[in-house]
Amino acid sequence: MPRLMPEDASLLLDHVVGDPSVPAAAANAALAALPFPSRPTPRLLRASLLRRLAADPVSAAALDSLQLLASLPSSPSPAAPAAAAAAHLAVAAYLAVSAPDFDAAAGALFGRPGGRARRAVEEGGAAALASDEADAVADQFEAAVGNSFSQTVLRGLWGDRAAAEERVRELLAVEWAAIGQSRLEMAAERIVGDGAIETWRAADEVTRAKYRLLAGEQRAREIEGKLGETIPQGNQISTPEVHKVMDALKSSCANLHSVVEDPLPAAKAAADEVLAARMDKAVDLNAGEVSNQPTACDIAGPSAPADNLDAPRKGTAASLMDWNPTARTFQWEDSPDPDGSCSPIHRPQLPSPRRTTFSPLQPADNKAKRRKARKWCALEEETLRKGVEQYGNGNWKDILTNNPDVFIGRKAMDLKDKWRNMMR
DNA sequence: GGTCGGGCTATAC
DNA sequence: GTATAGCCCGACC
Repeated sequence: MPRLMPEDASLLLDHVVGDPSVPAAAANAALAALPFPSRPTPRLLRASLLRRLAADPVSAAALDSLQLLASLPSSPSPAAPAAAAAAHLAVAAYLAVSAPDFDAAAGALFGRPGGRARRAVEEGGAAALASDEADAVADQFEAAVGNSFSQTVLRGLWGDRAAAEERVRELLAVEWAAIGQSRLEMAAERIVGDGAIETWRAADEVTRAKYRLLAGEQRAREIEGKLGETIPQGNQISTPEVHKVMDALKSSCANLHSVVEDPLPAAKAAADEVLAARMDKAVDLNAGEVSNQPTACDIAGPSAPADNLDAPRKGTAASLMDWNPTARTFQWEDSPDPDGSCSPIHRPQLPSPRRTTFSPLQPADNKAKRRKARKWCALEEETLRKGVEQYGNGNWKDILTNNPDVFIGRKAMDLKDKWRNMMR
């Protein structure tokens, strides 16, 4: 039996781990059985992190996974950055408020300059995780150190573990939906899918024989039939000698088919058997032993039971090369991006034009004086409500000065305006 | 100085 | 284009 080459293992892992319908136990078995590539595809890295998150959605390790995920080439889904930012914020905040020592945890996560979560959401961190809300929340946690009132409010806002887990599940759903085809699926599409005619036309006889094995005889005949139809009439040579040779070839092929069994079904069955045996073996082992199998980049992490995978599922168990008629078509590339950084939606970012006011009555620097609008976060709204209850409507200065840790960068009139909006 | 009401601006839909 | 939230300005106490 030919030895499995590292590139083949990479293709298999890219396909199996990145397929959300493959149960966690099977994916972990594959990760344990096959060498993890030294230069994994971005899809494999992303899938590994998603599986790790699904198994352990709210923890310090999950925070690591979320930050690593944000450092990968961006997901094709436009909803992914917001989902990632929300999940990251929810997990970091929950870890801080649920820690036995709030001050130590909040400092380690949100303190300046080295807080783990703060570094990730600040400029220079992960762009996908940065937002005004993240900045504001980081400031609030930092300011809440030593302030029991703020800590109580923050616990009320961020202390729901189920809510944090829900944010992670939402991110998982968005990411899995956009993970795209594996390299094997793309290759399969090229050989038996939409691009098959061109691929087969360009192939020599030896290569076509390999394609025939992969596609199966029936599909191969369909493709070759279409290929024959597309050959320009002017290129056909029609002489008695050519007809004689073609008849001989057809006869030879028919004889071959009658005596040689198509090897693909048997090979596929054997492969399934081997995979099933491996899975059984892995599942029989102590779950922790399997899940803690280290990988080359230590990314596979703890496994989850098969029913713990929070990912969209297909109706039936997927075979490695099951053909998916609804799959999308990708432009084939023979070699992967050397740095693994290519993104399907990477486009140059151009600054959007903004309106500029020019008026002789209004000095240009007036624009700079206007503060940038910053959305009110839940903590500010909640504190404002409590402040109005405590100090009374209209006493904005009192409310502001008694909650400097919460109303960072706000003025008394901002509180008034916000209350006016909240009462509408 | 603090608060109020009206108006302006940026942004989301 | 419209609705809304956030910010600013001038008047008033």
